[in-house]
Amino acid sequence: MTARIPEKATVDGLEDRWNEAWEAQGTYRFDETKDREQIYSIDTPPPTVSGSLHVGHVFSYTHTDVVARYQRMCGREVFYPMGWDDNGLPTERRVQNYFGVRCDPTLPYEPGFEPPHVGGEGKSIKAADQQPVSRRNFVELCERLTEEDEKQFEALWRHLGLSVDWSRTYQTIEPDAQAVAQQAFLRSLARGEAYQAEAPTLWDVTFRTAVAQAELEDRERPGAYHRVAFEPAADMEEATGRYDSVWIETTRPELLPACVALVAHPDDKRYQPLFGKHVRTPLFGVEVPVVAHRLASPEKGSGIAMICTFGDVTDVIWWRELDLPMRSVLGRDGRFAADAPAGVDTPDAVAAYAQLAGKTVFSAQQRIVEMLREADVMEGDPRPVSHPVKFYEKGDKPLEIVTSRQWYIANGGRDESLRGALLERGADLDFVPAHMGKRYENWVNGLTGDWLISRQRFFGVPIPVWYPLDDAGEPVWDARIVPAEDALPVDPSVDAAPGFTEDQRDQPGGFVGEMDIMDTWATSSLTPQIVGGWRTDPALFAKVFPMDLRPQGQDIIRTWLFSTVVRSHLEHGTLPWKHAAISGWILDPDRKKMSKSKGNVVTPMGLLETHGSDAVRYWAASARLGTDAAFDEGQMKVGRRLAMKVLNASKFVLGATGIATAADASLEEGLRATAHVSGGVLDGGDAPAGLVTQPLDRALLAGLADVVDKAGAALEAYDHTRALELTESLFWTFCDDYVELVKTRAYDGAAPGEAIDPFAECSPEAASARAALTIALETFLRLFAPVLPFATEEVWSWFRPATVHRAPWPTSEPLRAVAGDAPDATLVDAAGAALATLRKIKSEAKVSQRTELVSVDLLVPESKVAAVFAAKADVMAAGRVRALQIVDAEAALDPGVDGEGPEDGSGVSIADTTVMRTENVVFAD
RNA sequence: GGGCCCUUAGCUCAGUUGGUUAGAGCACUGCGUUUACACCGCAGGAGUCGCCGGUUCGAGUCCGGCAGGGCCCA
Repeated sequence: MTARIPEKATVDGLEDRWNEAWEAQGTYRFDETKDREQIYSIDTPPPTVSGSLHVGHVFSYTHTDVVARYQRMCGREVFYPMGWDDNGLPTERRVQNYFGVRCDPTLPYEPGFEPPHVGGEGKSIKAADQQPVSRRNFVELCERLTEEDEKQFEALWRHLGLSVDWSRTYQTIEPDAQAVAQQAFLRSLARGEAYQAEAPTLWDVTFRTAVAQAELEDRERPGAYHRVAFEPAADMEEATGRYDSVWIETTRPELLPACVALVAHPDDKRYQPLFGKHVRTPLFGVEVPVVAHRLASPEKGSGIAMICTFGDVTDVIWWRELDLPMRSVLGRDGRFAADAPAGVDTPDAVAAYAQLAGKTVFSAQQRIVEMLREADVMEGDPRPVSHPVKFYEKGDKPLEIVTSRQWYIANGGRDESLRGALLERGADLDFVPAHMGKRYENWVNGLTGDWLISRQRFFGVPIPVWYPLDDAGEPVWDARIVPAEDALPVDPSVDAAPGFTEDQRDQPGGFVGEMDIMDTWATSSLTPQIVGGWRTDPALFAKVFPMDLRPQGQDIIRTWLFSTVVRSHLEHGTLPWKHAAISGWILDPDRKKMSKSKGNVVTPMGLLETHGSDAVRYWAASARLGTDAAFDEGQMKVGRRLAMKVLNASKFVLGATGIATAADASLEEGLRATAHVSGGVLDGGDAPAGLVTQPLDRALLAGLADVVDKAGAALEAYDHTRALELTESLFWTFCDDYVELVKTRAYDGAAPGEAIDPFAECSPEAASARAALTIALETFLRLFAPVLPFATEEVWSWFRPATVHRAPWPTSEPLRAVAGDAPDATLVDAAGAALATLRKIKSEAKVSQRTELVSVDLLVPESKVAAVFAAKADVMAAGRVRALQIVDAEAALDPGVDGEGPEDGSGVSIADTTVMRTENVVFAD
């Protein structure tokens, strides 16, 4: 016969075994038949599959899983799907490098295309070396790569023990998700929240796409101020009677041909006389006005700046508010356009511009500086400065601003009432921790425009719109054609517009498809609608939406969280979820954020294999929501030790109670033995009178009841750390003190190694200990289950039915019922302290803890005397004391009590009566 | 420049509504082959709670200021 309880317990290998069992048993499968009140729904962040998962993901996803497991044990049906964000630029970039291709939408589809190479992991391939392929071929390659990535991600998440319902996995690029994204877009379009506009747009010249405000980041970059002279025009000379040049300082002299005005602060006395008058731009001789605006900074440079279309976002504001002309020079490729802009039209100006045409920003700047020097209109050398420059967060060239036709969705950036409504939604959302709500508020208050959702890219959800072509073959933008909702998803670049045939594409009188796709966030802001079946399963959607929980990182409050609130507000007039649990960062030991470039990233799977999943989860669960945590393998070792301890302590309890003897034969026998030993309490029965009779045992259960209450309350408040801490702390007391104290009593005279018969008659004292041990162990397993799903499930399987992960979360009532009336919970600590005092004298005498004490006086603080007395037999057994005198430490100070004082002459001078100590110790030989 | 968070033992962190002598784990040192566990146990040393001021009988905790660190937004 094979023993069901292993001889030597280990946490290694539990992951695969239990994942297989959970999958086979459908342990985490969502039951759609449950009511809304019974359901707890989680809107899980879909990780970007083109990136690699790192320790930070393991950290925050563990937090979510702890919540999911707790809620499930509380009897709620947990809706917990996982998705992959495969759509978007990061995937494109990875596909380019992995397969050595790039997308050229003008090329025809090539069936059966095989990429030039496979697996160029990590290395980037120069654009010139990439093979151009059609959009459809490119998308196929994206799908091929993400499929591989997603398999690896799922394997990691399963290994970590996420209790996800894997039958509901979604991808942001899958047809259903595309249909949801398109339908939400069309509805916003119909309501006027989505619109198209021709406007200056932040533009990444590398990726050749527009980007949104939420995707910007400032980076410090070196630049230089160039001091350049503008000559006064006739009106200025007349007004001032002077012929002096106006000197400006600019970091972007190459934009001189795009200059449309000079600007100074309205209060600036130096320039007030010039307002409304004109100057001529150097080299190009274009007459531009001097204007006043509050955003001009008198302290910066010479206090007067040139406005160009467009050098930065302030230029856009000036251009818009001051109603200035457009004189753009930069193309979408980041190079100077071939033709000079309007206004640059004298032969000299055109000749000057010709020297810049076709150049990049960098070389145009070099050239124009030479030209300014030759013309003697630049003073001195450029003055180097370091200044913040706007970048696309995934790009490595500064953003330019180009004017283009783009799609927007209203987000409150241009509409005060919508902004107010969204601020209110944010205030209603329960952020954990609460101060994260401030980040939302700050972001919404700082919005400067609507949400730009169109991207000039390839792998994403197409914007579902066509335009009719007039007789000249020009698109009629305002007469756009949209599909019916039940036709979704559509791809206007492939599907003919409704009412047209494919042969009318691009023909005068025919139609043209919108080529732009939506930004990734325009789809992932709809994850509640995607997973909840908004389009396809209204009954399900009504049950899970609004969702209970949105867990995520603090870095994407401005993007994912905010945009999801926007979409839900616009479409449903409600918050998308009740709670938002925000996880912190993982910092390396130098308190720096872990990142790839610093070379300090550890692969998650390696970590899980080294320490075990329970151990890594313990580390993650030890950090509170919203708090940055150090990457600390020491904590993982502690977690591993805890998991091991759970296994070993369980082995002891089951051995000492005899349950193991029965359970080794079969689970059924084990269940019967457990029911017998615990008096049926664990199976929902009432506590039999006289089951747990010993004060120490009752005290343990009373203390455990308190922990159950407090841990439950902590988890309800999304404070998993406190719950874990409370449980862990009592568990170690249980192992180190309680178990040691009751060990002898529980064995009830059984010889070492002797199998105990759980059904045989034993002393009432032993029965009391065995019941308390069993009930306590079973409760600890349930308390630990959300954090240590593997070790607890392993032990559970030895002697309990079904799975611990669907077992009810413990409540304190049954424990209190067993503990009886007015148990003194402090008794465990008092008895433990007595035991520690005995251990200390052996430790200080440098003898084995097994050494017997023939006799010892234990001086106990008055408040604890009764408690130590109550556990005297257990203390003597655990401390191997033959004769124990318990003395009131206070009374012992009085020589009159025993008439002689300490017989060994020690301790007289020690007057501290609050600490337990010993006197008159006699060791056995 | 604005907002938010943080600063407690060598390290990582707790510290509830202000209340005895500020706690835990790790690390460190010493001891111990104890029949659940050497992936173990026992014991031990270690802190001017960032700095200055205020409120209070009493401040790690509340208030103001300063310094340092981090994140977000300009």
